[in-house]
Amino acid sequence: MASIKDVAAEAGVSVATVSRVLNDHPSVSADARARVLSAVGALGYRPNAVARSLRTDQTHTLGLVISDVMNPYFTELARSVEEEARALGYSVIIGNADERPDLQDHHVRNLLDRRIDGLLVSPTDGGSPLMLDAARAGTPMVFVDRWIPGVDVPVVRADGRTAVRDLVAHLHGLGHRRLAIIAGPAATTTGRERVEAFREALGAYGLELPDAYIGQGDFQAESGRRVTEGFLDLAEPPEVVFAADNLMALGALDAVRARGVRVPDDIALAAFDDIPWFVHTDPPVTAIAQPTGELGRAAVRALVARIEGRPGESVTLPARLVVRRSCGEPYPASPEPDPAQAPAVQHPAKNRSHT
Amino acid sequence: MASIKDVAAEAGVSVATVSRVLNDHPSVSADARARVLSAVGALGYRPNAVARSLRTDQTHTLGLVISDVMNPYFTELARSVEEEARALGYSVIIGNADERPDLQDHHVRNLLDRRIDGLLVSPTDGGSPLMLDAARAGTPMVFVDRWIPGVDVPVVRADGRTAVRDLVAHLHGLGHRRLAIIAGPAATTTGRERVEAFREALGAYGLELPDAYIGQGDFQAESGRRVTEGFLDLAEPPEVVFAADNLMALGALDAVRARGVRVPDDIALAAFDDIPWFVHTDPPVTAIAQPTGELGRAAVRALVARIEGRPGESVTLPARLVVRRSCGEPYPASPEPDPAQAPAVQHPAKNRSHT
DNA sequence: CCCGTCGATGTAATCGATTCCACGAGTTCC
DNA sequence: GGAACTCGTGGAATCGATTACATCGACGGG
Repeated sequence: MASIKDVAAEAGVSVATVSRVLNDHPSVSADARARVLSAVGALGYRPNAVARSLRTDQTHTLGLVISDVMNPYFTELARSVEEEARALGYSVIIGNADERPDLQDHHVRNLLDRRIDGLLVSPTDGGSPLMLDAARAGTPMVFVDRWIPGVDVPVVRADGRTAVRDLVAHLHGLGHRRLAIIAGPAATTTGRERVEAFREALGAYGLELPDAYIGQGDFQAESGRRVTEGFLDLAEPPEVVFAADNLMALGALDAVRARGVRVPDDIALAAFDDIPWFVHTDPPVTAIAQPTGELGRAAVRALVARIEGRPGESVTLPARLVVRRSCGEPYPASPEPDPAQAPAVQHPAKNRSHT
Repeated sequence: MASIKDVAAEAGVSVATVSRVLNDHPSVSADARARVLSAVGALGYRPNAVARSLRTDQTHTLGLVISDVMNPYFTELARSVEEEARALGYSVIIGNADERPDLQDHHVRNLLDRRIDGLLVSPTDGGSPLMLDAARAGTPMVFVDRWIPGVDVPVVRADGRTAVRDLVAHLHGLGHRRLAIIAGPAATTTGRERVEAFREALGAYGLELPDAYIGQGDFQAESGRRVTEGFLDLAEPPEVVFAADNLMALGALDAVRARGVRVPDDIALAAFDDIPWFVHTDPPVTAIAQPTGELGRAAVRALVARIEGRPGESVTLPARLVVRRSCGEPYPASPEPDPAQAPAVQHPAKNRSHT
């Protein structure tokens, strides 16, 4: 592969001049510039990003460590992150932690070794020493979706508290009194917060959240299935199951279908995170939608600000309830409900760029 | 951040010795090794991968350019690619082309600039000059899922021909005679092949595939919706719509739902690519399942073989039909059909590692 | 006419690693 | 006892870029 020396030789100038042309430094003669450009074209030369990074100590690359690529929520997040980063002149390297702290560490270490300019993390646990050290050592970092308390790093996330209250109001209005939740790992903020918000919202209606109605999941489908089976085996099964993410909701659907239980007649189902498929499941699933694209973009902006020496602030955006049929609401006869009716939006797909 | 010089100073040896310890070169005394290791620990030193890559001309990194991250099929592919690559000591950088040739080029260029060791591509088009040049210039490359004819690059893909024949047999057996397809872009091999396989299978039953029943899609949801609306507007609408990928099937579902048309009573639906959600849609969707994980792993093995100077062969694996309810088959009364019955598998989710 | 300034260019140091080569000390073998 | 080897080590070149500094010619002002 041609190097800058080959270009210099071909153009009959020094490597310094070639470099100046490439970085369009002002003091190059029109003649030299033309000769360099034509040599570049003739050789099909492309600057070696590795060498450039070594010299300038900048990779123009962001690392993104997400909890699970197979989760459509994170997939959409990754997409918006890459889009915004590209617009700002950065590339993104994605590391998939698969909800495993050891894998998360592997990717953080790998990204740090590659000297990425900044790190975007959605931590799977309370924070490995590695990540905390990196943050302390001054690696520009931003948490997205989940975060680690007590670390001085901006956080970009959605606040689901209000939406969870709306959900509980909706469920209570439908006459449900025994509500259960499939929680995420206690080591994650979202794992804890969603349970807390749920408990708090129940409290407002004088309802309890007994331990038997808190199933411990891990944000993956299999755990949703397992926990739901446990709920169905109880002497007094819950009337509603609220899954703290969309994959556990998928697992819950697997479980109820395997048992021949009907939704919402026998049991109601709701989920945190809205995805396009929820419109077409049987029945369509009531869910809490996060402004995923906005979160990704805001996170990148905050991170790039940090990298470039500007402040870089935390951002919290509201999530909102999307009511469908899985909790038993009398559904409008027309295929499309009144779009003006709040807080309900029928087709999240319509907000997505490919749709 | 500490460099190899700092470690050398701390340990009282030369940088050469430090490097030898790090790459466990045999000729280092036990004493020197111990001193270096403790210096490494004390300083929290990690070798700079950028500098190392510059010197060794190896990045231990694979580039993966996929057509669309939001497509669960590619998401699963990416996951298995990363897994296998990690097992073989490589990292993966993913570029999402979003079915856009210009974006694909952007990522290929970016990856080449970063001097990745090899490239895994699922081309969105007939092949940009950039990619063809890279292949000719000797960049180790492997095509996965889709490929470009006439280029000397191994191809790892699934053959859907048999499964499509099974599908048409199934549809014909149910009495359907007017079958339509939502095709992918003609610039892609999968876009063309699936139409051809479908036409051929129809031919075996003496059925035609008229132009009006070939809708031009682009593998994204919105095109599936648009094409399906076109089909429904025909004087003689098809009895079956076969979507060439899962996102267009989602779009088709959107369209039929918006019209209040029932599946499978008014129109049947089938899709290429099976995903976990198809089990829970209303109705469950009959689909052709690819051995996605196997494809990803085989592609990585072929690419790494090429990188390391070994042959690296093309691989073709069979896809298979998974019958569900969306085409109108009388569904067994029990929630689970007999698993021995071929060619049908009910829960693709069970084959996925997180389930 | 001479000197200071400016624009264009080249030389060489540098980034952080790897690795070839040379060197000194200790062994082995004749 | 000395030649030939081995082993552990350090010095220095190298990868491909960027950039501070030096140089040189042209030009304008006094």
